[in-house]
Amino acid sequence: MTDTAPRPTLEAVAARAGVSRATVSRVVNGGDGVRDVLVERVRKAVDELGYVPNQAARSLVTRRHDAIAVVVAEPETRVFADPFFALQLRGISKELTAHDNQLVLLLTEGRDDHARVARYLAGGHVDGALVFSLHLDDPLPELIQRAGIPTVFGGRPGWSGDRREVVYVDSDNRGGARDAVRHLAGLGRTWIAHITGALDQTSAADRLDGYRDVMVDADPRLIAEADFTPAGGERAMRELLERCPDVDAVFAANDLMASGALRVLRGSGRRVPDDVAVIGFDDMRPVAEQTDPPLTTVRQDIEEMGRLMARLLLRGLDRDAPREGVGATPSSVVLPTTLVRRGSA
Amino acid sequence: MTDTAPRPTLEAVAARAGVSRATVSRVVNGGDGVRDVLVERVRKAVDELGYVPNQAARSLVTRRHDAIAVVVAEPETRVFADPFFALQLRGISKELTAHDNQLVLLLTEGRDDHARVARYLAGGHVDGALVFSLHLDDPLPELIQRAGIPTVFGGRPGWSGDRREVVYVDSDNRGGARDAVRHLAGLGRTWIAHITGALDQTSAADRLDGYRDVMVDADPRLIAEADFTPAGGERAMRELLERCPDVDAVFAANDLMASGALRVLRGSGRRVPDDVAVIGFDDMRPVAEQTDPPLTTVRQDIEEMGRLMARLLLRGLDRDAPREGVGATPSSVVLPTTLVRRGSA
DNA sequence: CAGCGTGGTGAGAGCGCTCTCGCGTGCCGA
DNA sequence: TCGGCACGCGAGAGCGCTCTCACCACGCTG
Repeated sequence: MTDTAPRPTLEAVAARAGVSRATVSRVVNGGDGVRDVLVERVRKAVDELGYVPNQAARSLVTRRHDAIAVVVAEPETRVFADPFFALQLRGISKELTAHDNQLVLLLTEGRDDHARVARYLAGGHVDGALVFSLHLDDPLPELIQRAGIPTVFGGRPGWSGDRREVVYVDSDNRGGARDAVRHLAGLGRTWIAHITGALDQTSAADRLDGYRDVMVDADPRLIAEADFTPAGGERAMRELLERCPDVDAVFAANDLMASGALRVLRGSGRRVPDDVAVIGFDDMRPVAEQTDPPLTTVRQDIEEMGRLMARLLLRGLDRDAPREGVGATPSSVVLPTTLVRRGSA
Repeated sequence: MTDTAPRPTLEAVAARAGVSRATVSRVVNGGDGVRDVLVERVRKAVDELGYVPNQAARSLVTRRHDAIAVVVAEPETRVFADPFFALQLRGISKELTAHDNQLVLLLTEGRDDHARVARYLAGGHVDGALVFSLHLDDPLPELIQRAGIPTVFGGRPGWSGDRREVVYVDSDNRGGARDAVRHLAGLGRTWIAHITGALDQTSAADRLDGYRDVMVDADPRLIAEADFTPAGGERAMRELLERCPDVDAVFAANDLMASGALRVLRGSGRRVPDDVAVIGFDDMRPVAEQTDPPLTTVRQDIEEMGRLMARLLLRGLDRDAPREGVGATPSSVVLPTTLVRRGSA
């Protein structure tokens, strides 16, 4: 633990380079409209002095912070038990870094923490926010929307706020679910069950919808509600076996639950995929590849989702983000999913 | 995506409350030495105007940012494949939030990114840094040390820098490994093998040392070097079986590798724990509880490590962090581990 | 009653930067 | 040759805050 030394200011650089503060500022910020000689001289002085601009002073006048908040609103520890969040963060970080933005991480710690986060966001410390709010009844999205700060959501916010346009990035949960169920049907399976995720999350609801799209008049007993956890998957699988012993396929709303289901199936003496085919969702490698048999699942490009969120936000801030042709006002994006065939179906 | 409205300034609040800027400032920052009447009046004005201090302006004069950088230097995606990192982050976040500090996340993106991070840290944007640098040859710790910014490391940095005191928080990797191996020995096992982690990381090296502490004159063939991945664990286990078919216990340096080893053992027709007992390290629940049989492992309190890192750093900054009696200069902490008995040993 | 603290308040000087504005220089066409 | 017009550069005014310092009332002591 060492202490910070006094840092050189613009003034100091200017003095050393024999120019004015303004010129140094110009050079530091791109150097347009300054003769090459001077640019060179200033650069040298900057190097020699080890000058680094004071971001606080800069923000004070520009009202920009080049910082984006990433808000993770998750009451439970669950997000942390899977790499989902970390991968998104990674994508976000890459994109932000590429555009010289910092990432300020805000994790909510329980119920009353929303206010703190909202206050922070409203406080103008950051230029925008990337928000992960997975629950339908979460008050956070609305609070943030009210804070009047540019925001992009991770996953469709299941939230019936006012008509202001909400920008989000999501996977095609419904389509992916359809693909999974169709694949099972294509395998000749007829009793295709579904283990849902926590239905207060849009992803779970959408996957259920996808299942229903294909299984239009499915026996309701084929649907077991769970919560995205392995234990929940086990419980649901047991229920299903009890209710419908003839079940010959299971589509679980995520890999974790699928792994739980697999265990129960094995315990019940069923062979996978011979007796019962199983498909998960997410393609969490550490889980999906390690199950026995390896899990067939629906992959979503999680890192890309993160990257896209950041890109949309920065574009909305109309900064140096890539333009890619069209409109200035970014709109939501739904990324495709792909079915990854492994051993379980 | 909405735009930010013009925010009220100290001046505005002062005008409304009929006092001077200085007084408002005093109230906002604790309100000592101001008559209760005025405090009340100012508070009211603040509320009515929805005043939030401009952090940039404040930092400009105080030279404090109330922000801490968390640097994760991990070339591979590995950190992201496990909840380790996320849990530490959570602990860190809790502690920082409790002391009104923001968390700025810096992820390195490959080799040349160190310079960027070092520059940022040296730039005085944050008050301190929490650094995760897992590799022995990582230049980052030294760069950061040179940046002259208060730093606490996550895990013992395996780095032979100069004699300046380095503060870190680590698990008792060596002790935990000893416990694991002793437990296996206590089970009557004699051919106890070790699957190492990536030995360029201190945690792996320390766990190996712990193994050696107990198995003082172990047959070198009982040690297989791997890399913390499930695939590496599989490979190492195959090697071990080939070299020493009589192996009756395995201590893997983490749960992921243990799960790989488990699979290979099962594939080779061995029963766990009857024929071969297996112990992992980390106690990553999603992995350890889902293996077949559930994994006996060495638990470390990851979230607590994170919390402790933050606490040490804040204390070093000598701010409102808890004092807990003693010295102002914080020193490294090594947290104890505990053996968690499940089915595999 | 003069003198002197003492606690509450306001005035004002910056913190380090950006950005507008205006001035000086060199170069063009008339 | 001279007026104009770029263009390059510097002076200076803030951005919103903190913090020192001087000021003013008190109430106290000598």
